[in-house]
Amino acid sequence: MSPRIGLDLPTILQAAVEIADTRGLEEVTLASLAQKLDVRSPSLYNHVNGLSGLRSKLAVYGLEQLLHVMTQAVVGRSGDDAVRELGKAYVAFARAHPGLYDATLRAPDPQDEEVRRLAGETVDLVVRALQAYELKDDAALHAVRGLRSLLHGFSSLEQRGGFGLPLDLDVSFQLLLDTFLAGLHEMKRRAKAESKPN
Amino acid sequence: MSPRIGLDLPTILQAAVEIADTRGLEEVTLASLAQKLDVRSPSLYNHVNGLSGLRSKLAVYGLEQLLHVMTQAVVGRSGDDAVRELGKAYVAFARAHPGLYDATLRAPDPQDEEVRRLAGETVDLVVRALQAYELKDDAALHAVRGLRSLLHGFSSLEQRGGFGLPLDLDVSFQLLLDTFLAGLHEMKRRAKAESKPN
DNA sequence: TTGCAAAAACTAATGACATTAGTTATTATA
DNA sequence: TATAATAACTAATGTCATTAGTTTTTGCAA
Repeated sequence: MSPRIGLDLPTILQAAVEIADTRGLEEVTLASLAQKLDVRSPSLYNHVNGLSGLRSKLAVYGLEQLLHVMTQAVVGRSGDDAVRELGKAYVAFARAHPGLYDATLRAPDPQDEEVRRLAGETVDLVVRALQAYELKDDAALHAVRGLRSLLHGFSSLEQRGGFGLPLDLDVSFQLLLDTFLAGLHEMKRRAKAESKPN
Repeated sequence: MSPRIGLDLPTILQAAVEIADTRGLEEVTLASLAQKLDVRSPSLYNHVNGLSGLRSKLAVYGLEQLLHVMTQAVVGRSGDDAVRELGKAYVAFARAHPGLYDATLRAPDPQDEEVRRLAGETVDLVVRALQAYELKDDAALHAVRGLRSLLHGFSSLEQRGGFGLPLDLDVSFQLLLDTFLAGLHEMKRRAKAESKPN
C-alpha cells in the first residue's frame, strides 16, 4: 500500500502561491498550475478537490501565515505600539503576497472548520492587542472589526491601484492608523467621563 | 444607414447589473448575459468589446452611481454630519448593489479617461466634505484615502461575510465612523496646539 | 416604390479551461 | 517476488470567450 511519490500538497500550494503573487489569483488555474509542476491537470485531483478545493486550501494557507506574522508583530507589545506593529505587519503581508492575501478573502468557505478556527484565533489576538483601551463588552469586538476594516480597506485599495493620487502611501497609512488610535483614546476618555461622574 | 434596433447598451448594462447583484460578479459572463437577453453571445460584441469591455463599462456605470449617491448624501451638510451621511450612503450602495460595487473595484482600467474623471470628482467631493477639519495641504488627501479605506474595508468584509462574529453590523459601522471622526478632531486639535504656541 | 448601404444578429469553428471515467505505472510491503 | 494501493496518465465532454464570415433588417436616396 504505497503509490509513487510525485507531488504533494505543500509543493502544490507553493507553486499556486507563486502564480497568485506574481500573476494574480485569477491566473491560478489547474492548467497553469499543472504546467508549472510539469504534470497533466487531472493529476492534481489526486491531491486537491478541483479548483475550488485548491482555492480553499490556499485560503487556509494564507490565513495561517497572516495570523503568524500578526502574532509575531504583537508579542511583547501593548497599546498604540502593539496596534501600530500589527497594522504594519498586516499591510506588509498583503504587499508581499498580494495573490495569497486575495485568496484569504475570496476563497474561504465560512463553514470550513479550519477557517473558523483561524478566524477565531485572529480575533482573539487583536482583542488582546486592544486591551489597553479598556473597551467594555462588545466594544472590543466592534473595535476589532473597525481595525480590520481599515487594514483590509487600505491593503485592498493599494493593491488595486485604487489610490490615483500621487501621494506617499506609507504616510497615508501612518496617518490613518494615528487617526484611528487617537479616536480610540478619545472614545476611552468619553466612556470614563460618562461612568465616573454618576 | 441604419441597422435594426435590438439591444442597446443601457439594456445590456442593466441586465449585467442584475446578474452581478444577485449571483455575483463572476457569474456575469457573455453566455449568461446573452441568455438573459435572449440573444446569442457573439451578438454582444456589437455593443461591447468582449467580456473585458463589458466589465469596464460596468465599472464606469457603478462609479457614476456611487458618486451620485455620495453627492446626494453630502449636499447641504458639513462636518461630522456630512461625513456620517457620506459613509452611510457608501455602505448602503455597496449593500444594495454588491455585484456592481465589486465591479467598480475589480474591473476598472486606471488608464480609462472616464474612470480617472470619476475618481477625481469623487476625491473632490470628499475633500469638500472634510473641509470642516481644516486639514492642511496633503493632509486632506491622506484623510480622503483613510476614509475610503475604512468605508471600502467595512463594505468588502461585510459582503464576504468576513465578520464571523454575531454582532450588529450597523453598530460596528457607527462606532468605526465615530472613532475615525473623534480621531480627526483630535488631529485637528494637535495641529492647532502645534502651530499656535510658536 | 424600390434598391442599397450600414449595422445588428446570426451560424460555425477554434481554443482554453475544468472535470470525469477509465487505464497504466510504480512501489512498499506481505 | 507478487500484489494492492494509489499516483499519474489518456481520452472525452461540456462550458466559456472569441473570431470569421453570413444573413437580415431598415432608413434613406433615387
